[in-house]
Amino acid sequence: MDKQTITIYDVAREADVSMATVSRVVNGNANVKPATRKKVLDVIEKLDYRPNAVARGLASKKTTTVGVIVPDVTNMYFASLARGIDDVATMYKYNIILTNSDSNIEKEVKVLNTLLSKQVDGIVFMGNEISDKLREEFKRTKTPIVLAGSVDEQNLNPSVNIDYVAAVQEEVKNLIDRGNKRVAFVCGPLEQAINGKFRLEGYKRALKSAGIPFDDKLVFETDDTYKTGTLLQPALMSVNATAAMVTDDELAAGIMNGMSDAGITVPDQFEVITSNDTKLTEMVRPKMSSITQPLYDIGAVAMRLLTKLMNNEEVDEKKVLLPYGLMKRESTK
Amino acid sequence: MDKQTITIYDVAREADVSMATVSRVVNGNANVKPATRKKVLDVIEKLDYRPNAVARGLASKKTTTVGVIVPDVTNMYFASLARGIDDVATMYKYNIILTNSDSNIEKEVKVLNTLLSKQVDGIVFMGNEISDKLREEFKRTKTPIVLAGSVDEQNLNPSVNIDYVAAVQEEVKNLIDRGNKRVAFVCGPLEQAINGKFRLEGYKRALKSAGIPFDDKLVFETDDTYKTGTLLQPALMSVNATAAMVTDDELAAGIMNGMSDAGITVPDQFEVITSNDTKLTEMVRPKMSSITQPLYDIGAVAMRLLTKLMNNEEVDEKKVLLPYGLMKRESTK
DNA sequence: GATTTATTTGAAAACGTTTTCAGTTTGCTG
DNA sequence: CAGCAAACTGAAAACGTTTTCAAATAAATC
Repeated sequence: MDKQTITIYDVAREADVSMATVSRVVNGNANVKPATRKKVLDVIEKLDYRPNAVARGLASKKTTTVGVIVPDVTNMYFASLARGIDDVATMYKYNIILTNSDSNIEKEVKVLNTLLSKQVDGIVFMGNEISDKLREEFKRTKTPIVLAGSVDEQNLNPSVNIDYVAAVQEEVKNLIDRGNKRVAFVCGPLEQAINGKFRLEGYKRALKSAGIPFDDKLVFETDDTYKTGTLLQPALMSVNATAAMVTDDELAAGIMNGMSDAGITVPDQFEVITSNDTKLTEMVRPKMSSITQPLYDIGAVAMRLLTKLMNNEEVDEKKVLLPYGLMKRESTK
Repeated sequence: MDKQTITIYDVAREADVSMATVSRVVNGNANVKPATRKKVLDVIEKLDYRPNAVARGLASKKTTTVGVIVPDVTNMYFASLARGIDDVATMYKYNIILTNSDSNIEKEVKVLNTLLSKQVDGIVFMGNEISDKLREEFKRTKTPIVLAGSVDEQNLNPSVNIDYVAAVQEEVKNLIDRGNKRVAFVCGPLEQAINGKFRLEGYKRALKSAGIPFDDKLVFETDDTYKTGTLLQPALMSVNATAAMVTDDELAAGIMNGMSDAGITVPDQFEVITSNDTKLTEMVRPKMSSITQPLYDIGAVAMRLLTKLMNNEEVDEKKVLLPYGLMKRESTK
């Protein structure tokens, strides 16, 4: 009836050695005579013994599991990061517990705590904003936490990102250089540091060095959704914008489609640049020009960094900035 | 230096009760005098005690964790299912360990085994095909496994899907009724039962009841990628197809864009129907007509089913078929 | 071949819970 | 207020590993 599991003890008995020895061979410990090793291995094979990772976790205080907190896997941007994370996690023999937070502050805190109670060895956090409450929790725990594609103004945790300020600044400069006097900045919630502190800053700097005064009528704070994008055309027109720097690909796709549907041609009458270079940029017509980010790599590097932290290795650089690029496609002139 | 963790024993001592009692209040067991409960709760609060889920798992043989095997989270279709799974998992206090298999047979088997060694309480599997090896592993374990959006010809595991045969048949019938004499069937690998056994069957049935002979020149077996889709236009034209039933949204988007780029207008000169109704269908121009599947719900229902199985509850229907729909958008006449 | 040193091994104590079973209280009943 | 059932509580044994420490064995040295 019952699970009828083979334990390390069964193997020990059958192989006529102690549990300790079995444990050693299972863990590849060198201090075991080759003959003994073979004997044990044979029994393991014969009995089809599989170590119980939970017991192992309790005894060793390591679960080889890391927690991954993500706003929504359904979002291409985060899905790509998650994929990078999982791949290098697998490479280092970790599994990931994936949780969606919907960027909800309470949920984030709650989920963090259940991950900790599950004794994960580390956590990679993705989120648009780190609430004070969450930051407190981060501080409280000894479990290493790294941020992937997410910034914290207070810079307390290791993180991997691109230089959002520089990327946006460069793109907006290009837009201006091409003759756009009124470039809109369409972004997600400004209370999120990545938008309110970094990208907006890049936008302002580009304006400044072009000698164009900042006009807050040109900044559109949205909820980052496709739908919202489709509805933005009238507002954009009413402020005489001729181009938009957009912080999310779905949002940008919405804007473009909204424009097209209203008879405005992109890029001739309106230029659009987006920020995440997800594959959506290629699927939409015209294809969207974008800041390119090494999405997969951001996840992968974050996870790699985490493995070092979990291993108590020295890390030279806790703030890693991966290179970004500018991909000209068809939504810009 | 060390983690300095508060254990149940610390709470017991401080509250002057036994571990058993603390355990009871933590687990909401009714047999505790209210006064005692309060006393313990206060100490828990004061000491900030957090139960160790690993120890709990070992003692209770339940981990409140389920494994989720998915070909690739980066694929919208699966990401949506995964989201549904996670949401109802959370609802029932489970966490999910998410692993990407790339539909690789060895990887699937390997990952299944590591999930089992981690003592997950259940597994939801998504995959295009169930290899014999994998099926054997499925049979070996007592851990409940349900398939989400995935069919197994041998029908051994509970699953949740839509009626792929009927859906495709219906869509192809519509295409034929609208005057298309040569409807292409563009699909992923035919060795995958979902394509080779189900969708293709629907296609054939539609043909048959319209009295059109099956022509295998009209079936295009692909790898389900956007890129491949963009390259298909010449082949499609060369067999005089005037419409295509496509089994994947990204693939379909590729086909449409390939057509447009070649100057063929959709839907006037070529109609396209796709199968998964991911949000991509709305973002592309023209918007794609699609079979609609309750993606999120497929995941959600699968997870709900799994909770019942894990709980040893009776389940009336092990093969659940959720309703599909047909969404007419702009890629069909 | 007696020592010394290195290599292998095993016994038993963790790890932090849940759970069983017996014992203790408490509350009722008449 | 005896007697009995019901409600509550605690001791201790799991759960299946890892790890420490000492003991046993083998190898090396002179």
